[in-house]
Amino acid sequence: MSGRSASQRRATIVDVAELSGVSKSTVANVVRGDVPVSEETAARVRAAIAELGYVPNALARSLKQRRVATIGAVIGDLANPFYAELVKHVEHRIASDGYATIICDAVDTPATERDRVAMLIEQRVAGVLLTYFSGDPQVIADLQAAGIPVVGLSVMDDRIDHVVTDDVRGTQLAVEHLVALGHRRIVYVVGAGTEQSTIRARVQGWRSAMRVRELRAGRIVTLGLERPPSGVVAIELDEAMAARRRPTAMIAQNDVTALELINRLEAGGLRVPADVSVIGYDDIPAARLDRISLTTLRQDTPRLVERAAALLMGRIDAALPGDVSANRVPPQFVVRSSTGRCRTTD
Amino acid sequence: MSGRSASQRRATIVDVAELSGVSKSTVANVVRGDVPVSEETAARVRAAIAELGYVPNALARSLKQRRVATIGAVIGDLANPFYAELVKHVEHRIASDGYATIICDAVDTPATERDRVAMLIEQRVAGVLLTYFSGDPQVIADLQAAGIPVVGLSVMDDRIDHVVTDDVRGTQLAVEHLVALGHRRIVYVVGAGTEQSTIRARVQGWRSAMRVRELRAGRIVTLGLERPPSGVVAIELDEAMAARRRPTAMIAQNDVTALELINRLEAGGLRVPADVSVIGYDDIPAARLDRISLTTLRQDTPRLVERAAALLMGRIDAALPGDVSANRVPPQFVVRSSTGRCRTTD
DNA sequence: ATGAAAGCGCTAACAC
DNA sequence: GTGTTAGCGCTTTCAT
Repeated sequence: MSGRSASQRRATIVDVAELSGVSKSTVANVVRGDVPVSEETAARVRAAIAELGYVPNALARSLKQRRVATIGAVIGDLANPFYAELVKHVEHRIASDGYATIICDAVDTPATERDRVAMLIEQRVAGVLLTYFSGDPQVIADLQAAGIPVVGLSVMDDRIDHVVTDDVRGTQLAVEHLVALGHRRIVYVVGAGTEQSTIRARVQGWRSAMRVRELRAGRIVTLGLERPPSGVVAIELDEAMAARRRPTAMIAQNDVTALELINRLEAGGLRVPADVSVIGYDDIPAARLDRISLTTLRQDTPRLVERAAALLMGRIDAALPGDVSANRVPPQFVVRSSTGRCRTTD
Repeated sequence: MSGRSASQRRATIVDVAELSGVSKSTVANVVRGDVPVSEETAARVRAAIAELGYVPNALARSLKQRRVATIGAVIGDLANPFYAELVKHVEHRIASDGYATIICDAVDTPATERDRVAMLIEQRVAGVLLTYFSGDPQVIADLQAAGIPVVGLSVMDDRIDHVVTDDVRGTQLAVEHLVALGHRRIVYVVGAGTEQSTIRARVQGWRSAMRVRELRAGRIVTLGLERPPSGVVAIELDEAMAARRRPTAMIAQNDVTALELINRLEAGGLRVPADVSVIGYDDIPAARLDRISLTTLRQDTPRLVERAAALLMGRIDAALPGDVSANRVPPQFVVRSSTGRCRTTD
């Protein structure tokens, strides 16, 4: 039972065959159990397997079968609880289908993203779940050229199957809530860890809802960001708050940003929600603490993952029709106490 | 550049060889670049590679070389930010060495733990990082029998290399701090997500420090736990707080538990730290928010991971001496405002 | 019910 | 500098 020394190598199917005096195929049949094998032969084989501690080599099997029991998960940032939980669910779901999950985290630059995806292609993963996507067309092209199914999970892209929360709707709900509380100067705050397609949808929801209410959306506010997201005019938080008529309500890109925002605001002497209301997105565990009590939009993580996984499995088994499938899961608006009536009347 | 249809299959090294009119070995040589190849041949081969979109098959390579570029990470619970961050660092570190990370999360029951580890063995991972371990000797035996190096990362076990935070010391520091603030009734609180060896060390630190100060340690307090950890006499939080002379300070197993604890305490009308002081462990991001401001013991995640990874890599390359290596990284005590002077004088 | 044989796609001697 | 060859450990017809 001790570790095998450097000299001895793992038992292979041949070793088992020799020890039990049968052929490789018979051993294989016993191991998988679909082809019938006489009980006494099977018993001998099983004994040999136990004695040698034989474990089939998944690599060899995959090579032969041309089916790999591994999927890749490209992650935005594991340090963000929303993603961590997403990945957790992914791993569980995928494991229940017999697949292993390879993670690629924080593909911050397009170059690393390509590298990591190249690794997944080399590994010949059966499929890829994209939780983060730079938008680089090459990435999708490479994956598709390799014949690897891809589904966006909380990533929206027309070229691939995807399942996302209805972020446009979600952010519209946030605006409606704030408007109902009397707010008119409602800004949108973008922080670090920006997934392009997600931000885009949320910003769009904010803008459209503001337009409907005939309110000015104005510039996006950034928090701790070196450069604003591409193609967007932005203003830094401090600058925004220094304005004569400063915002009375803020919708943050996600909960992590919202918490950071509240911290900054309060450190600057403002009270939340008395002076400014804040809304997050995701409903991470910390948002639920009484000391935080963040009004936010809850994403239905289990459902997002279930759908994305089902979609991916369908593609892997080639059971699904060819068209790209776009899926939108509704968010749930959770009102807590980081939002309140607008006290400014000007 | 579109996805390859079901009929056509991925290009192999043979396809590249044929198209460029050379042998497989030559293709292999230009791909890896260590054996010299004439420039014109190389150019032809590269052209063929580009045309066919050839990507070497890592499975075939691993099978042949008997070296797999994959490691397994067994995780306690990705939903715990401490573990999520740990895994994030692991993935980065491991990737920089050219390895892919396969995750196995929340191996709650011994049965699943064995299953998941069996999967890792089938995959013939080059090594395993144990971030969670039930203590089941079979798990380690299986891994060792398979010749797979294992290192405990934030998991302490004498049978394997491990690198852990000095939890005994950490918890002692926590007790010292509380004693200095005048506390005498200091309890230890265990919540969900219990990793046995970690809890054990921390409880031990608490007990020993209490003994040194000639204070009674008493029963462990549990929070939202169905059953107390094995071999421990415990009492539920509500019961502990209902006591005549209730605890004035609590040391929680980790930050997640500490946050939950503060929530429960305050929901019950107690103030933190005015009525009861609370100390956590880990220093997760939420602990640093001003609204939380949790006194805690910071674990040096980058260092833990760096050491564990270096150790694992050393074992994989068989470069390290045979003895089990035990590594302890000091925690850093971070005083914030969840702890304060004891107001009770009885 | 069992065995023989032909690969999966690659690497690594070893020849030329 | 380049080609030939023999596997890595497994699955999978196809015989028997």
